[in-house]
Amino acid sequence: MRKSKPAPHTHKPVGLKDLSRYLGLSTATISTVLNATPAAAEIPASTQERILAAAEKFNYRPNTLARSLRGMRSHTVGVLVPEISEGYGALVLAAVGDYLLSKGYFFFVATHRRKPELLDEYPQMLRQRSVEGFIVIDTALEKPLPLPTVVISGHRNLEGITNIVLNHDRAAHLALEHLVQLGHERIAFIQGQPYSADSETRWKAIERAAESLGLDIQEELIVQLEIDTFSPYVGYPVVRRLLQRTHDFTALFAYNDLSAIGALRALRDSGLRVPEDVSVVGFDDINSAAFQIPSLTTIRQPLDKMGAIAGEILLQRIQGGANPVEIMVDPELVIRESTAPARPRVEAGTKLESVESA
Amino acid sequence: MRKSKPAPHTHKPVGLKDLSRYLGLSTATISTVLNATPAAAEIPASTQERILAAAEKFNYRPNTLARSLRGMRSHTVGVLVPEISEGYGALVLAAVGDYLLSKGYFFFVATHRRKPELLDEYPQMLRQRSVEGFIVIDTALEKPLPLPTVVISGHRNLEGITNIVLNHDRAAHLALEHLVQLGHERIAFIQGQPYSADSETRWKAIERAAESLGLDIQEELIVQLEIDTFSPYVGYPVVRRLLQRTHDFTALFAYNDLSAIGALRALRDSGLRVPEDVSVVGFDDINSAAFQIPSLTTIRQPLDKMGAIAGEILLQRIQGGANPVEIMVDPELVIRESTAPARPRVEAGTKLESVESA
DNA sequence: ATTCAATACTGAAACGTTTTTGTATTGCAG
DNA sequence: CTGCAATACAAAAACGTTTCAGTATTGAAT
Repeated sequence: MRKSKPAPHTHKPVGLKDLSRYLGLSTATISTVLNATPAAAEIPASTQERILAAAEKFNYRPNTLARSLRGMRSHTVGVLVPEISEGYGALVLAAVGDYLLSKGYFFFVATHRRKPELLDEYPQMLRQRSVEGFIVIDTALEKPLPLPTVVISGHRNLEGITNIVLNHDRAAHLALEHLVQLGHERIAFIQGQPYSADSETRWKAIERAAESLGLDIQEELIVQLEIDTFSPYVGYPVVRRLLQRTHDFTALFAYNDLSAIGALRALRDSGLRVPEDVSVVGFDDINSAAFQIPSLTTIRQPLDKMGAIAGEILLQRIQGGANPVEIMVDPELVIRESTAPARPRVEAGTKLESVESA
Repeated sequence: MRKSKPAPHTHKPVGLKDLSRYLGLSTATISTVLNATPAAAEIPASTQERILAAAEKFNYRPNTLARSLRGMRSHTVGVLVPEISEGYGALVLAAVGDYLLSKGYFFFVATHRRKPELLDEYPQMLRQRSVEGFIVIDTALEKPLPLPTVVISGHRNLEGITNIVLNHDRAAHLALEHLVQLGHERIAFIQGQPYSADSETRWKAIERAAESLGLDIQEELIVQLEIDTFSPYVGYPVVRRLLQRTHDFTALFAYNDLSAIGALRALRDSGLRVPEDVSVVGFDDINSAAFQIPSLTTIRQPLDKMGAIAGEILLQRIQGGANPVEIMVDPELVIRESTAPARPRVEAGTKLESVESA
């Protein structure tokens, strides 16, 4: 805590004016040449070289603020996200960020923590900072934002925004078909939190898939996530509660991998083996899914692809390009250890009352 | 419904000039009042109220770019991070971000992917964007940056930067002491990747702790992480290799939770049980550590605290405050299921040659 | 000798603020 | 009635660019 050192070597960046003085040319000329605008065609090559050389020599970097203020592009976008977290959000954010940076864009991240007032405030503040557009992740937007916007996993069709969505019908079908093929008939479900962007859509898709597969969804086998955490704990209490009610199911389809991992633990704590007693299917395929014990069968969302597409569409829109309403990406079933053939029906349907039949 | 609205985002924000025209006052007066500068004392209350009311009415928001350009504070910092990822990095980044946003600062995230050229380039680009300082996470900085900088888990003492570091000596001691108390003597170690900021410091601390506990570190029980991934896979191949060489150890101290989780799987795939055959200790206490099966004993780094402190110190430095060289935070041992008493020595020391002694 | 067009630039406005300095008006003392 | 301080504001510069509208110079054509 002792010594406050004098600021280390903080010389002022060289500006257009410095170059102007050095070269004996106006800032206008230098600017046009460095930006290679059409007008630069009128400047002879020799002068252009002189300018380039000087810019190089003094390591000239245009001040982005001034440039943006003047009305040119700010090359900045705002990313709205509930939290920077593990799992889903982080992976999408990473992909978005990588894409944007690769295209020379920088981004602000604003974490609204699902607070409506922040969700109102941040877009305004970002706009004050001249972002050119928004990418919104896992957030139920109420009204359209005042700039080009791409929403990842949003399902409201708001005017002017582009949605990047998973093909949930296909996802649900893949998962349920897999379970049905393994002989599962009594399947428990963990629904997403009410505020999670995918919850409703995903559930509707599951209902449709179940019907098309001739599968009955039992009311008493449905639980819903409640707490807002990025720990697998999110899935633990709800599955414990489910298990207090009944053991009469042979498979569990979780809302996401996080809750599936919590479920794994809850099942184990109740003395059930996965997959021998209960098969578990997750959703997302986060990095650690493959490394659970047992490793998790799951529906993979191509999160990196979704992030990259979101970035791509946004930049395209910013440049005045097309404005698709929705872009759908395909999920993939990844079969691992947590699913196996259903245990025989007799045993399955009677676990609680069958003590004497053992 | 005659909606001939010209796209919702065509709405130009109202500026000082608009207010000026509306109020019949100069922008100078309005600015001083809205910013409540000392000079505003000379403006009568009635005028001030008029101004405030108008600003409210038109929802005036000062343009941050213009303000920053004029020389005031940009209220922006740059965060340098190898990748936005799961685990360590994400948790620290989240904490940093929350702190900064809570103080009215926005931040750019730049992911340098450990490429030297990006690590050179991004600070410059961020500076062009008038960030007021840098927060650097898990990155070995080569030279000091030209602005106030706080490094989380950096260990070079570069001029002018503040390091936030874990007390690695205490961490190593906690882990090894725990294992020694459980009777472990032959302990394997997974060292961090050469480029990971903590690798070297952590290892030195482990050596010191081992010595102070009278523990011998066996060369042949040391492996080092190599690949750069945020999947637990990072730990898998190295532990498989270790197990090809020898089974002659009863505990494993991993570089981080991610590699510990990979190790769990590797051990299992080699037919070893955790913790009965081998105890495993991780590092970091990421969210999923508690939900592994077996749940992971680990050294918790107070990542949220480290992130918040980093933000706090940086803002303090930006405001010209003290410039501490280093701030140390304390780890914590979290005992879970993956550690247990060592299996008896005889068995342990002779696994390979003892086939006939069985 | 004037006009014209091309060449190679320059001047200045503009972006939206903040801030320093200046000034018109008023009230009041002398 | 003059002078002076206080009051309440305004003018303008500045931040670092970009860009539009000029303009000085040259050479050639009329």
